[in-house]
Amino acid sequence: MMQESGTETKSNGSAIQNGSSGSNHLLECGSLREGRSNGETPAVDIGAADLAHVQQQQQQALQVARQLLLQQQQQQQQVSGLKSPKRNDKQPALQVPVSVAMMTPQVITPQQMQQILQQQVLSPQQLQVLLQQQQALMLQQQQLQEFYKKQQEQLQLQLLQQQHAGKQPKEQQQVATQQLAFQQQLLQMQQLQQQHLLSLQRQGLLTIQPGQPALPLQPLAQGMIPTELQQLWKEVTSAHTAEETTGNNHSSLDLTTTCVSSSAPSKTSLIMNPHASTNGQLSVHTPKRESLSHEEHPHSHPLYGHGVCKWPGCEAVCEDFQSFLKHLNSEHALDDRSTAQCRVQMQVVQQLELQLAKDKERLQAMMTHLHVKSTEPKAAPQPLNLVSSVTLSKSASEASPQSLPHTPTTPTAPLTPVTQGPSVITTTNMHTVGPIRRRYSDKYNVPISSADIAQNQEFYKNAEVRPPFTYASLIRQAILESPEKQLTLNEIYNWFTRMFAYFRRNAATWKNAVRHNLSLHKCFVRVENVKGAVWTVDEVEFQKRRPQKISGNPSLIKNMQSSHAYCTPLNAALQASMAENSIPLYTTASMGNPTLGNLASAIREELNGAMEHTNSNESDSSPGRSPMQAVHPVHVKEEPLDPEEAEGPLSLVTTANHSPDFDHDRDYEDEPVNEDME
DNA sequence: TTCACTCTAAACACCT
DNA sequence: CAGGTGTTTAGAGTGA
Repeated sequence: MMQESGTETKSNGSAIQNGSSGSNHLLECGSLREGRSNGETPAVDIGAADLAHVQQQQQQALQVARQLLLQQQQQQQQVSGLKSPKRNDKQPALQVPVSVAMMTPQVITPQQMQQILQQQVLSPQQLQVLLQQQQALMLQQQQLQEFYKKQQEQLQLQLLQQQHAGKQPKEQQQVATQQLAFQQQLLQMQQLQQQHLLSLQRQGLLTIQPGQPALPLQPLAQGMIPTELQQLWKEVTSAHTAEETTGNNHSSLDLTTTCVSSSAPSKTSLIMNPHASTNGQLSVHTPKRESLSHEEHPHSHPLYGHGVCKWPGCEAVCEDFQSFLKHLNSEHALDDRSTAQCRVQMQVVQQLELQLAKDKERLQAMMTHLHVKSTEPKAAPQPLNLVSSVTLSKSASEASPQSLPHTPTTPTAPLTPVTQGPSVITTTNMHTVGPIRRRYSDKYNVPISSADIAQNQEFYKNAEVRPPFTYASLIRQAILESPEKQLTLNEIYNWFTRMFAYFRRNAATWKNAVRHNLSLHKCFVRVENVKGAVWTVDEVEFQKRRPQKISGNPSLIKNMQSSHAYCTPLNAALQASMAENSIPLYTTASMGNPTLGNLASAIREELNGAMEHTNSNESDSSPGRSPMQAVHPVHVKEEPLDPEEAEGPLSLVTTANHSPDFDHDRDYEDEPVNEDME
């Protein structure tokens, strides 16, 4: 792992420089270093894994770049009548192996993302995957740019040499001319990219016009041959002749070029503009073939495509645009349901944005870290700027209990140069605070569910986010998860550190809390064993602890059973987030259901009806909750959630989740490390 | 305001 | 003696 990250440093150099914008994100670097300073810190493994992933992606990005260049040249030759594929073979500079298959899984188009969104089955994991893929796309873009630059430099160099040499062998001259053409293409591509960027910006970055293949990247990546692409391109462009003036430029170019140019901006719009989706119905929202349907009705509508109403969960077939409008006005008029769905969609978007922001920061931190590492190899593991947590004394952290947004370091650590909505609380804010002492009730009000953790198992595993569960619940979970339903204290410790990144630091604190809970709660029974003592759970006693819980929200149960229609399309995580009080239901449901999939589906199913309540309940159930919390479910992750409610699902999660990611025996010692790898 | 609950911190005892 | 384990107490925050 470390070796990989080490080697990667070199290969990453260009991308890093491109991406980091020369800014030194001390905090992030410091955090990273802090994490590395401790050799046993699991975050190192995580980081290395991520780095390896990035490395892989970059390699693939290079391949993509080569592939694009190659295809572009082929296209150019076809267009210009130079039908001589042989030339490609003879061009040493462009003779690159193409591995389309390899890049296929790495590339995800906005359309794919949109489709997933529309299906409303996005789990947090999926979101993470998507975001990672988006990161890969960013890297690819950077690599492309870098590659272009290099190619240009190389070409210029060679041209100069050839000019000076005067006499060149025929073949070299031929190559030179080709390279010239190639250079022109490169320039053209860059211009195109800029134009496309501009056009997208003019459009508010929101609506990726159907005619603009933000999409072609996918078919391209899937190995579609240039002619097919051309055909598709014609198909698309013909449908949108008047789409935009710049379209002329596009059409004059080969498809691959357009692919490159369009894909990049589309990514940019998605990533660089977190508000894009907010404004507009999920900008990335243009299903692959939607463009064709748009042809029939000049009034493109984000909620209409493929002759189907794209209102979340609707999918009603509308033959034409007029009928769609009728349908829209009749079925999705301003009522409670629509409002609720709209609200949900807002949260979906915001969660996506937050996730995106997080991953962007992570990427930035990684790149910054690698950059620093490569340029300052001797950099001590000493924290560069650990204002935040590392150096944060306990008293300090205690002094600011609870404050959710915890933004002490934010102003000084604008990790990503990318614009972010002011309302977006970055992970930096979340995790640089050190041990956040949260006060919360596990009875209500926490808009995050065990379902969420179930689907965020990886999240909690890798992100230094405090799990929204009480110690008692976690301990119980750990014990129940064990084969014999009993664990030694040390095994419980290990479970904590293995399952939650949060518990990989401040060990003294939480271990003490664990011991305290074990002793305090009757539900934990100490059993003398041959090799010492083990702890078991008295389930009856545990359930006894807070009997008022479920009964406290009978309406929830009713609602959950009654209304299914509302949130069918909801993102699972959001559903979970919005399920809030209904979580206890899952406790029983999840008990015997060890698989994550079952859990997720069961939860989703049950939660489908929760939204109505949630929405109607949101105002009254969140008197103590800040608007931010209500609006940004993600934030909730930072806040501990209802402990007991979480129990059921959590058990499922962990059970399904037996991942050996972390060394079981690894000893996560006390270390005020602020691993901001999250 | 009170109560119940949780978290954190700390002191202490016991054991290995 | 050091460190781990287990118990207990105290203080503080939160929501009902």
